[in-house]
Amino acid sequence: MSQGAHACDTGVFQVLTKRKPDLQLFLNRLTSRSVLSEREKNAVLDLPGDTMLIPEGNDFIRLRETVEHTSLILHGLIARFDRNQNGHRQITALHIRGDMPDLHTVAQPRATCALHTLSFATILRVPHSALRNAAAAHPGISQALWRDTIVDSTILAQWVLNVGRRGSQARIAHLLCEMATRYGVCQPNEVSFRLPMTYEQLADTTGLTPVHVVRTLNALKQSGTTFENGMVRIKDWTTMIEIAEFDQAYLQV
Amino acid sequence: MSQGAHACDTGVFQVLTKRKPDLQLFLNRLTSRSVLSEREKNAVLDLPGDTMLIPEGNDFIRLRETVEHTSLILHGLIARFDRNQNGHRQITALHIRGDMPDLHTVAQPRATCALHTLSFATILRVPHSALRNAAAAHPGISQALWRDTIVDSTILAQWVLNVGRRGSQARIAHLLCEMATRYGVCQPNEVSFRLPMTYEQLADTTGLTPVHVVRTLNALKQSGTTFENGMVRIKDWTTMIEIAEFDQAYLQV
DNA sequence: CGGGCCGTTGACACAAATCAATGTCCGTGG
DNA sequence: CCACGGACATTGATTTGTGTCAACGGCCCG
Repeated sequence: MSQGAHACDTGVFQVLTKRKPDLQLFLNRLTSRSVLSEREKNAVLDLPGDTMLIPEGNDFIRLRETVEHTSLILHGLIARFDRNQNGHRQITALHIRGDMPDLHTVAQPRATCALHTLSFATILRVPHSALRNAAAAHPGISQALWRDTIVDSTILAQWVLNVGRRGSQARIAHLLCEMATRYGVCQPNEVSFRLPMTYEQLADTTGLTPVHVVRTLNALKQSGTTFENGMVRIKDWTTMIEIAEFDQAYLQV
Repeated sequence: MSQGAHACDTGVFQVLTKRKPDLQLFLNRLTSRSVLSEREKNAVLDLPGDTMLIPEGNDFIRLRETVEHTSLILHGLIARFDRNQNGHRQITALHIRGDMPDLHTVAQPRATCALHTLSFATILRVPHSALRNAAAAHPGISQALWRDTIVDSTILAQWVLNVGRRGSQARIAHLLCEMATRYGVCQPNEVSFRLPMTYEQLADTTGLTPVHVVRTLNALKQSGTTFENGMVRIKDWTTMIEIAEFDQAYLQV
């Protein structure tokens, strides 16, 4: 992992690694929702890209910045966010391994929201030009990328409903259920997974304040769900789904 | 307009009209953000479709329904919405003339949210198959549709910020500024336009209650903005932008 | 050892929801 | 033509959920 390491600006490191296994992750994501031909699959695996290591707490894409790469998350948790004029932050999306948090910049290179690493992250930066060419040459890839954008946007619509019309318990519970489902760890009984976020970040995601997140999580303990040190433990998935008003259909899994 | 009219289920009427001028509207929308070749432009204008007349207050696409058409709005205002378990409604998008509120169903035919006419509406129903074929044959069209989806999703992200992190005045003001900009009626001085919504619908859009919308609009009157009988009148666009924390960049106009 | 950052708790303030009553408009049916 | 009912607008009184402020404790890291 240390051969050819090369320092960038703010603690971000670029390393040279084999890309194929990394791109396989992306290919799996695409084929889980779309059908690709063999030629198209190979085109995906042949995409160019640089691997970057980014420390926790780094705003590696800033608002209004023009970018020429898309980031494929190989490891870590990343938040897309925006701010209001008081400087209060709202996280508008969470992205995990296999996601492309800034896929939309391919069609709209000026970033309309910023990206922030909630944990240490490894990212494969794929040039826009390569993605655009692959999409132009292969209708299947084009449609797969489009479909990915659509799932993203469906999640956003759910978040609007969540923040706009649910109380604090349902709001946080819904977020936890969504992340459990996206991580693929949910099962009838006990569910647990790492979600490396602070209370403040949870608050910025749900449109609450950190203090109130604490109170709400205390209330959720009554139903057997705990969040401690970035570890979520859901004792009873069924009742949690009920509290959260959660229906996984929108995630297309 | 009455030749060949043909009744459907709930007061929805289908009429046979010339499609080309209608599709020109769609083409204009696409070319305002993307570049298409002459062949691609013609392919758009040659899309098939039925014109439908839909009365006000009609849920013409319901949750979980599987659809095989996409709706191009020729006239009217349409809301995309979802409900929480108390039955409280949250409007997640507003769509105007030239929009395709259910473009995403091309890649994901089972509706993840419902559509409701806020006014009488005219719609051109374009079969998914035709759009898919056009996209597969013409990379430019494919990218234009993708870009349209992305703008939609950018608006959603702004709505999350709006509902999550802004007070009621800024929230409503932001919505009014967004709609003024999308209607293309904003100018330095007085701005006015029709927005055929009730207080309840405004409330469902902003995550507030109808009573509080009334109070908030009363407060906004102090700044010279009124909303009466579906008519928005903004005396001073500059101060309204300030109250709304509005920056039109995200709309890509 | 000391200074942040984060978590935690309590007291209090306030914005928005809820409840309630009344008014207005409009379409419908007697 | 008028009486009626329903949907929407409007206002006031009251409650409540959430925000704000403040203090303290633990923990990590320099």
